[in-house]
Amino acid sequence: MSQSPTPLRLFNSLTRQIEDFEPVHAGEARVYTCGPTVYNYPHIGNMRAYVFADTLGRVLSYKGYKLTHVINITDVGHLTDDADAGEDKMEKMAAEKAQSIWDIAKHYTEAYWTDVKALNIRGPMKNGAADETNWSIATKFIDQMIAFAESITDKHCYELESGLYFDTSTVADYGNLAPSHGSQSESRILPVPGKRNEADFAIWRKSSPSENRQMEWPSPWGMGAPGWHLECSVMSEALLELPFDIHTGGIDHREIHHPNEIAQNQAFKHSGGLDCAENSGARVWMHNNFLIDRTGKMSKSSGEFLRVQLLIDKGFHPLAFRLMCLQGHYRSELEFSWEGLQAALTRLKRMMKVIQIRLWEEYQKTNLDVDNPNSFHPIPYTNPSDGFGYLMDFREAIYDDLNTPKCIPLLEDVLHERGIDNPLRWELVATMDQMLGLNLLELDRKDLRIRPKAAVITVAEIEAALDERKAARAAKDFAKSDAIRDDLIAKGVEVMDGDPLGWDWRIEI
RNA sequence: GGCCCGAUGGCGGAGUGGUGACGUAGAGGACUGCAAAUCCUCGCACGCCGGUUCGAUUCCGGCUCGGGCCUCCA
Repeated sequence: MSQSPTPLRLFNSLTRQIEDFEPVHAGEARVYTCGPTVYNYPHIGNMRAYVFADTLGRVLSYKGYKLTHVINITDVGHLTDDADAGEDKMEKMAAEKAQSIWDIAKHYTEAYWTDVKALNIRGPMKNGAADETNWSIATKFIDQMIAFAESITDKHCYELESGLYFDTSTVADYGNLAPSHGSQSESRILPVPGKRNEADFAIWRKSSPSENRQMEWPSPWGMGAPGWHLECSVMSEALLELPFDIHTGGIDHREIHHPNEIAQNQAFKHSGGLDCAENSGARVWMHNNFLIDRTGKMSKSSGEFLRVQLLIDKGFHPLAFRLMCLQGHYRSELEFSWEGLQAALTRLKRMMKVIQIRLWEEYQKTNLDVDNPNSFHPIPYTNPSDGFGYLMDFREAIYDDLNTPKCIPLLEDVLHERGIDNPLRWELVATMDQMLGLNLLELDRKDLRIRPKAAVITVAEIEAALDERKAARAAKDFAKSDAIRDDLIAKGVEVMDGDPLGWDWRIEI
């Protein structure tokens, strides 16, 4: 079968335009995603970035590229304030909690993985296969970081009392990625004495004599820790080779972190004689926009923030949050509200209802393996038939810089369209969901009904009351059955007699 | 202060130089002992002021408001 002629088109922050995706290595896609710094829990705004990167990875896989996807875990502390002389976030948290910094990192790394799983985000991939356990941990790459730094020291770095610094004037077009590039900014932080250029940054931070660090390593520049820009260059180089295909991250990285990473990559490959785009390390740089709260951006360092677990505690299934993310374009700001999350949950429930009732019944009439919905093969090639147009439209939308908000209504059309024969409908749903990652064929309707943590009534109590009410209704004692229902309503439980999904009740959120 | 981005119905959110997706909420109907759930149907919007154009929500300029980056941040 011929491959779909539709190219995958992605917005490249480097060129500021949408480009056809052309892999560096034929048939492969190598992607690096800036992962979390594990000094605190990830909030739902952080998780939007990984939903985006995951969707990108799913589309690349669907398109037939052998995907290698690296997601790093930054367990080396970053600084709390001044980029060169502040407190270390991880060391600070460790001190506050009176725990080992390694315990802190482990705890928050696991919390991150829990959220990743809840949101059906795929883990690392290697050559097209899941590589779940092989997360890239920064502290396991210290030797490579030192070697990388040594290789660029002569031409691009200089040493100060506080550490080894990168001279940003030694690379071409420094800061080219940042839209604010070239602006005469008035820095609000105190400059480090001796820095040659305002934008110069630390490659290696020396531990100060007065400091008692738990995490420090020997280096040619003394005991200390790597600068936080170094790790991404090193891990992407070590695991993907420069240049690789796509580097993703939050839009905030576009101004500082990624320009610095690019500068390092340029320095590292300077002798290679590659052109500018190749020199940046990745051909395509993609940035997701923020999830914003009414009070503004969700900041990890500003104390209280929304976590996936809080959503669950309130009775929202985490995949409702994924759907909420997918309803907006990754390059647009997305407004978070509980009302919006409720809307997404209701939408997801209605999709699941169609899948679990009509599609399932239709499907059982076919001769396929009904006990294993995952035995369906997605539709990888052009195979025009009834309903196929939806997939064509879907592909066109998702290949157009991942226009997921346009894709979801197409998925719903497939669910509701009556003229599609099985097993095509299932295959269409499976194919679309392979890219969207809503886990529609494995999700069970009961999963979506989560008892809020604060509910005043248990499931057993609800079931008992409903049994009693059922008996009263059978005896036409409506006064009694209504009294029971009123009592349940008072406790936040909605009673649904003829629900097609067989949900007799739900707790209002 | 410097630079960047955005402004679409009650809320969220696509898209377009000429009938303004979709979801959710809301309204009406079906169903129900009555509701709820479900199903069907239907309202409701392109910040303000100019300009270009036969025609602008869409292009250009100004304004207002909102957000982001400049310090770790997805």
